[in-house]
Amino acid sequence: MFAEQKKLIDATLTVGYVAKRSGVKVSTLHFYETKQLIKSWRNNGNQRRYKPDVLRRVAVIKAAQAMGITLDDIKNTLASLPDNRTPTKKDWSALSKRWQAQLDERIAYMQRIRDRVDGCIGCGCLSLKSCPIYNKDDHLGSEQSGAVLLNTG
Amino acid sequence: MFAEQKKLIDATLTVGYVAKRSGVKVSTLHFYETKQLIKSWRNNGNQRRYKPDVLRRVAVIKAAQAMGITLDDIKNTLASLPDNRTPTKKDWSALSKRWQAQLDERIAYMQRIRDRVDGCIGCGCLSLKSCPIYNKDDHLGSEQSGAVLLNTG
DNA sequence: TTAAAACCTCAAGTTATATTGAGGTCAATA
DNA sequence: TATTGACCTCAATATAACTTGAGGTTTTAA
Repeated sequence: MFAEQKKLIDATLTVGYVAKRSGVKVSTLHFYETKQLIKSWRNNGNQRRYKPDVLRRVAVIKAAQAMGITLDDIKNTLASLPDNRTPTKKDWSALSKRWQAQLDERIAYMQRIRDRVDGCIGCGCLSLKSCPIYNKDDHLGSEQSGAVLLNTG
Repeated sequence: MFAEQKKLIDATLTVGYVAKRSGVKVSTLHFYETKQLIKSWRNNGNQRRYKPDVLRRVAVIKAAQAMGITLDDIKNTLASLPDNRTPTKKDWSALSKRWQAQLDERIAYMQRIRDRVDGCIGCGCLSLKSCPIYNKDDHLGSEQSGAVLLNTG
């Protein structure tokens, strides 16, 4: 009955429990750990143990991914959380503010594309590299690709 | 001087010329061909030749990618173009309308996330699978993941 | 005519984000 | 205590969307 976390003292969580509660697979938690997105320590038998706030961390990771933020970026942003103490509501709120700004940028970017796409595909400019749709100048104010990948279903 | 397309009759384009004009690599054109996103025929020496409208096709592919549409989806949508004749402006415009609707959905989805993200990360619900941010019910009206990947820079 | 530039195929490599499986250990319970 | 479920590591596989490289051919141009 690992889902019940019976007989574990001090609210330290097993990997199976965290997986079930956060809705990700055990292998994903292992993976996140190798990527330094989450931390654990080991018990005597070399099994992972987690502090309860790992649940929120995983939830925040998933939320950020839904916003289109890469794991690398998430890692960097999570690094701004306090290391010495359990993050407070205020700490988490600061994170969300940060991502909200990114999200606003992305939305604005998508809207700019939307506003141009009909005229642009309809006209001749798309056959040229000068087309504003994929002109790098308009890419979220950075030299990066600004690439977006979504499943359509 | 392949960029000049000298001595090729009937406006049939070489792969190097298409690459240069469309801003993608030759290898990408090969790749798109294996994915059936573009077509070519061969000359006597087994080299690819293209009709000029391939330039617009490639441009549209790139524009659609910038909108977050996968190559698989792009392929499906491009399949709606006429096979027997060169697509007209109207044909291309119909495509863009289709993608515009998808883009509107995505924007709305991002906005819903944005409106929730602060309250949601700040509160306790994010540690639970019931969090509306990554609740599947809200994912663009499909069972698909709706995953988004963007570079942040 | 011959050298360079462009082209060809096919296999392997790349990055991000995981998942799967093999082979073995640890812990909870009947 | 013995079984079973949970856990461990490490390597391989998966997908999308390409890129790179090796080894060989065709085309262009001096």
